[in-house]
Amino acid sequence: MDQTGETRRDPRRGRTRRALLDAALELVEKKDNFTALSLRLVARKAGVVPTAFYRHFPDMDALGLALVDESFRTLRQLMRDVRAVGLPQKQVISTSVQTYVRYVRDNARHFQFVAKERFSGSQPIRTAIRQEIRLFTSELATDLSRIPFLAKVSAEDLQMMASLVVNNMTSLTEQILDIPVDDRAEEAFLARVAEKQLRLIFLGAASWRSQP
Amino acid sequence: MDQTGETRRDPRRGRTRRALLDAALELVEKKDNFTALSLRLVARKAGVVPTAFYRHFPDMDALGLALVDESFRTLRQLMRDVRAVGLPQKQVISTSVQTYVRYVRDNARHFQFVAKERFSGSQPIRTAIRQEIRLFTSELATDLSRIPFLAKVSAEDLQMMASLVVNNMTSLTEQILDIPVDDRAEEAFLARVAEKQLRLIFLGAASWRSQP
DNA sequence: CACCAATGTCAACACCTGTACACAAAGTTA
DNA sequence: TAACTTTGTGTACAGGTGTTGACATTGGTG
Repeated sequence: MDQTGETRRDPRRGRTRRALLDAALELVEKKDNFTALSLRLVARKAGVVPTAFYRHFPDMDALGLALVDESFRTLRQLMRDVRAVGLPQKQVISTSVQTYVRYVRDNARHFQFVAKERFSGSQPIRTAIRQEIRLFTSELATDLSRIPFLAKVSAEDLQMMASLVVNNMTSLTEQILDIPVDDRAEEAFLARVAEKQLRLIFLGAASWRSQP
Repeated sequence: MDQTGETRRDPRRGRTRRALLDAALELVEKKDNFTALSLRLVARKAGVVPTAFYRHFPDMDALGLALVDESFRTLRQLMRDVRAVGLPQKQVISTSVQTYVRYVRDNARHFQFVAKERFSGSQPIRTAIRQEIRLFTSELATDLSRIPFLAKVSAEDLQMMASLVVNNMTSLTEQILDIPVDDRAEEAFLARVAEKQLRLIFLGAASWRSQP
C-alpha cells in the first residue's frame, strides 16, 4: 500500500522508506538471508532508530513483500520494453539473452533477494514470489502462441514450454549472480550455454506435436 | 568426519548425533530456514542441553554440511540403482520421472533442506551444494554420451544438455515439495508436465548438431 | 502565525542467543 | 574393580532481539 505516496505528503516518509529498503537489500548480500536480518539491523543500516521502522512497515515481512513487488515491477517493465521493440527474428535468442544478462547485472541486488527468498523465505514471501513467476510464465506462454511454428500447440503444452524456458532463465540468473561481477569471461560463457539451451528447446518445440 | 564411527565407540554418540540431525531437519520444515535455526533450538528439539551440541559439531555450519553430505549420498545411491537396472528404452523417461518423484516424496525433508539452502545458506553450505550438483550434472553428461543418437555431440554440448535436464529436475523437485503431500492429482500433473519437458528436450537433442 | 498529524527518538522490558567453564554420569579398557 | 575417556549437565555472562509507551521534532495546512 501507499506506493504512490499520494496521501502522505511528508518528504521524509519516502526517504527513510527507501533507506530501509536499500539497507535490507545491502544486508541480504552480506548476511545470507532476508530471514536472517533483524529489524534493528536494518534500521541501524538505514541510519534510523529501531522504532522508526514501524512508521513504514508493520514488520519485516511487510518490507520483504515490498521488495518482491519492486523486483518484479522492474522486470515486467523490461519485458514490456522487449515486446515493444519487437523481434529481429534472426538473433532473437542471442540478443534476448544478452539483454537479460545485462539487466540481471544491473539489478543484481533485487535478483539476489528473489533468488534467496524464493524457497527459504517466510511463507507469505514465498507465495508472493511464486505467484509473480506463475504470472510471468503465463505471459510468456501467450507470447509463444504467436510464434508461427507453435500455432498448433495446445494451451497446456505452451504453458509447459514457457515454464521450461523460465526454469532455464531462472537457472541462468542464479548462476550469473554466483560469479564475481568482474568475471566477464565466465559471464559470457554462461550466456553462451544459456543461448544453446534455448536454441535446443526451440528446436524441440518446433517438432513438437500436441496430443489431442 | 567420523561418519563411520569406527574410532568412537560410545553408543550415545551416534544416537544424539542422529537426534541433532533429525531435529534440524524437522525444524527446517517449521521455521523457514536452516540459517534461521539456533543452536539452542536444535539442541532443545533433540532433547539435549545446548552445550552437548559441541560434543558432535563445532557449530551449526558443520551440522549443515553433514546434512548436505547425507542428502546427496542417498541421491547418488538412487542414481546408481537406476543405472544398474538399465533402461527399458521405451518408457525410460516416464518411469524415471515416476521413480524420482516417489524418491523426492520419501526423502522430502532432505530435499527441502537442500532446496532452501542452495541459495540462501551460508557460503560454505552453498558451495558444498553447488559442488554436488556440478558433480551430479557431469555424471549425467557421461550417461548421455552413451546414448546412440548423441554420439556425435561435443563434450561441452553434452554438459549443456545435462544441465538442461538437471535444471528441470530441480524445478520439478521444488514444485513437488511445494504441494501438500496428499495432493496426488497435482503431483501426477507435475510429473506429466516434467515428462513432456524431458521429451521435448530429447527431441531437440536428437536433431542437435554441435559446431566444430 | 498556530495547529495538528506524521515522523523520529529515547529508555525500558522480557526474552533468546552463542559460548566458556567446572562438574557429573556413563561407557570402555586394563 | 579401578582408571580413563567420552558424553551430557548446570551455571553464568555479555550481547542482540522485538515491541511498548511517552516524548520531541518536523513539515504541511488552516
